[in-house]
Amino acid sequence: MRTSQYLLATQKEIPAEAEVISHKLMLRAGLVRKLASGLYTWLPTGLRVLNNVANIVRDEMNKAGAIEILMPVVQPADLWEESGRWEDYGPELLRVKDRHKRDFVLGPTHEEVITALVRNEVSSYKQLPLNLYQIQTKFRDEVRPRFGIMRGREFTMKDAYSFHLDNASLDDTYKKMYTAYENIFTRLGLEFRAVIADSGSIGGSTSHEFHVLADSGEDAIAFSDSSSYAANVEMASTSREALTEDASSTPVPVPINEFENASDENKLTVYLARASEEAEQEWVILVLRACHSLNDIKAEKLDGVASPLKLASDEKIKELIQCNSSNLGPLNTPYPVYYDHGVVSVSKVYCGANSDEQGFKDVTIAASESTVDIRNAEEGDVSPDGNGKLVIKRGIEVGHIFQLGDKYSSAMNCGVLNETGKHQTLTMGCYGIGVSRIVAAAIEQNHDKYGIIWPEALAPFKVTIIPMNMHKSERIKEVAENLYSTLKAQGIDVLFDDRKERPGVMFADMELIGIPHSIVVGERNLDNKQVEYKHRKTGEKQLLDIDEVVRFISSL
RNA sequence: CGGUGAGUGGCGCAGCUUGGUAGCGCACUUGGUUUGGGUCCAAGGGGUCGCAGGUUCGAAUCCUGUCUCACCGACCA
Repeated sequence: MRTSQYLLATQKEIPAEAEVISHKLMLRAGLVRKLASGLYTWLPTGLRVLNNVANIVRDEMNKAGAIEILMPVVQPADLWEESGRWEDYGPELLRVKDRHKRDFVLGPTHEEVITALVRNEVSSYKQLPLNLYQIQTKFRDEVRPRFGIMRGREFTMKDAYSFHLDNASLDDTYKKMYTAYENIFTRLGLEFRAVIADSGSIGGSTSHEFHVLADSGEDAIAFSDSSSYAANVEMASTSREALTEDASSTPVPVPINEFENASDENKLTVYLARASEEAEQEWVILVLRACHSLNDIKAEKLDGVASPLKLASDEKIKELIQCNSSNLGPLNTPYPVYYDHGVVSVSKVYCGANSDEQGFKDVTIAASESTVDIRNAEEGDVSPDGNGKLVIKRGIEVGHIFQLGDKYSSAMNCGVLNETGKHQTLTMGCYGIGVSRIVAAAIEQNHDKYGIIWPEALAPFKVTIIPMNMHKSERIKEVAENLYSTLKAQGIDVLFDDRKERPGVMFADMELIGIPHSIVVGERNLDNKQVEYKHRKTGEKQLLDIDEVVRFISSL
């Protein structure tokens, strides 16, 4: 490709809207342009990268035995009513009507469509297992799109769905997908971790997320410093470490300001949460050490607690208990109390007394009290597998695999005849990769002050030819043109900067775009029949004989 | 959805308090100059100041309404 015939679209100035580095660089390097909040046009350079990601994903999925299909973006509402998600999915699901006033949705995911397909097309156990995937546009009406392509409303996703007669078969495919994902992210040249995850609203049991490690990541992931344990922080369990001796003590009332001024280490925090519908009381009390934070997901999984977790508003607390939310206390309360494991590892602490006038000190929750796990794991906690301590890092979720079980196949009656001629409901897995998000994640992980540094496999072009003042020198033009056509003939992706620009402009643009290798053709080395090679990542330079260039580049 | 802030040529911004008919830098066009790290000089083209209504002789500027966008929070395969 010649820059003169291309849409380079690089920008010197940073658009004001961009916050994170990948967003800034994607705009400056001319990868994408915003059309509206969360909606982006992919420019030629960006599309090349996106296609590189998609092709690697496709290749590894095919190798792992999955089969590619393509489903519609627009899906009839009936299917979503059948699965129950027309009600459950919430406002993230964009609903539209056609000219006949029939309801449709813009697909945020494709469980419904694939399940409907398979129940019609597959009728015998002999056709199983089956793993189908697509690479396609999804639409989710995010509350707050941000970070450019990273959390857009429309995005490209690879989603695969597998169908099985039994869980052993599902396990088998799940493991294959796990391995395929490791291969994909390794090939993409990204530093990543697979972590144990919550399966969230999509349903199901076993689940892993794949995270690209980056400080700007939206998720916190916890892993052991001395074992292979790794989990999303929201999933990392914490355990109980009671005091060795039960230092029981009698709570002593203290003035409110003494309670307020106590350190978080020596204080308990109390939440008033909605109880589950079956419970006798309408509310429950959750108690944690103030230095810990409440984990919603863990809390709402408790039998007595409503899911999703709903904390009482300040007004509600005033009405029920006549105090501020920060002064709630676990003692002398009519509501059931859930203590976090952590509260039995301290003694003689402060806590609220359901009063804005005073609090308590010298409170010790007896080791005999039963406790639950409702806090977020923290750096330094004992690893849930008992080996080592937890380290917390930030990650960008780029992949997620689930064992769905029969959530969709039951609701939508998807089954086959088994060996004994009986109808049997299938069990399913689903496996997603955020293809477009990977582009942003790769930049978060690979950049410097000059711009993007693409991993080899993602680069929009492998090599760029930068001629110094070609319009003034016939022999530079000749050498550059020759190199360009020879490289191209070898099937190498080469960007030839044939603009009539000053050298500095070309260097800056090519570094911003992040092309891994560049060849500088200048008078300086031409007398020796040489050109200069420069590696984007290391900055290392070397002189090459013109005759060797093609072989050298091919070997990279 | 709550909080905060912003909408002025393609991009980044000033002007608004104190109304008088729009300006700077980048980018773009032309000519010259320079030539291995975003040269310099000159001359140009391009804007119904988000939209609607109001006040006024006169509105980018004041008032009302509305839309959009960003950030923080809540939410989130």
